[in-house]
Amino acid sequence: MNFRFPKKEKLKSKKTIERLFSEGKTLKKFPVRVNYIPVENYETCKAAFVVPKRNFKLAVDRNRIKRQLKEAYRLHKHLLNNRSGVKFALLFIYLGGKKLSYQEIEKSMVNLLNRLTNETD
RNA sequence: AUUGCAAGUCGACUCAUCGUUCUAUUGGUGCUUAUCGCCUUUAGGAAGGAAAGUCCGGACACCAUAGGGAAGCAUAGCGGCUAACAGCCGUCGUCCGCAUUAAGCGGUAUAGGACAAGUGCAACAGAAAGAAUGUACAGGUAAUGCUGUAGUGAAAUCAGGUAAACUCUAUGCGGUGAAAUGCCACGUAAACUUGCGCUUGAGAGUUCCCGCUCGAUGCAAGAGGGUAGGCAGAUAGAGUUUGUUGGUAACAACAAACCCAGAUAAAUGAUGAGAAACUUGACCAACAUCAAGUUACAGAAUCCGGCUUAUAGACUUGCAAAAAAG
Repeated sequence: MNFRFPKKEKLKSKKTIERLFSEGKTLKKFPVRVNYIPVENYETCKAAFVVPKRNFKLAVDRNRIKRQLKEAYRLHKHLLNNRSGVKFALLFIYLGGKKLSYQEIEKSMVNLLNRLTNETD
């Protein structure tokens, strides 16, 4: 099982991210929402993580939540390997207004990844 | 040894598992070449005292080798430090506190030039703090606050106070800001519409005027598209530590040793266990033990020097205070 999360699995294209906001489908499981679109020419799924500045004023808090989201994704991304082999661009957005424990974030992440796999099969 | 105040120093440890980024490195691999890319082995580095606020000052880059004037901004005893400053050090004055016959001692206080030009402002008291008005007594006049005294007040047609009031004086300041700037790659388009202009000069040089320079495959606006990737800038520096010398000090000089983040939708972590400190509760004469909780402020973004603000806890030094013991 590959738990690594190198640079090429990070979503960086501004254009793709704008498309995710405008035309991406969404799944929600508090406190996390995911926007996703299938992308044909990707070798792997790519993911980005967002914590709104509106909810968390301090950079330290935003960094910590992003790290926790990243960690949850890294340890559970294998759930996404579906039969069709379609790859996705993913944008995880933290909706909560408070800091939550890692266990709660992990639970939401597993839930989301499972639902995403089922819906796209 | 307790509490309070002030100054300074530090400001998050250990292990396990799974990861991120940079540098070096082992082995492999990729149409061609490769100093390049990818996979991989090992080793090492990886946030702060404020990284914050973006308030000052610089370095650096570009714009006329940055010129004259206006406007604007900043500074304000004196001397020094510094690359520079609105910073720091020293000192004088003022203010506050303590003490004394007096000299003096201390301070986390102090934007501290000019009210000898003009304008403005001023509590209470007072008739009146000035284009106004006139109380009492005395003197004087043709007549009148015309004169003196009293009275109010810090100050009364004699002026004074106030410039973190306008202002004046002296000194300094060109503008922009790492999204600067240079190069490479990709891409379309020297495309379309409208307006202006082509030496009788549109427009640009980032407040305005003058001047100077550039300027025609030009400039401005619109609609619709493309790109938004890489390298340099950019991490060895006004660098850090230690020592010696000079100086009251800020600081400087010299010597030795050291290399200490370099990301870019943004790395430096996540999870678990433990240790430590503190608080509360249980038990207890007390220690110990057990349980629960807390462990701050906060995340580099071109780089330095300051300032300001936030900060749990630990340690050091100084001052003050009460009680107990000796």
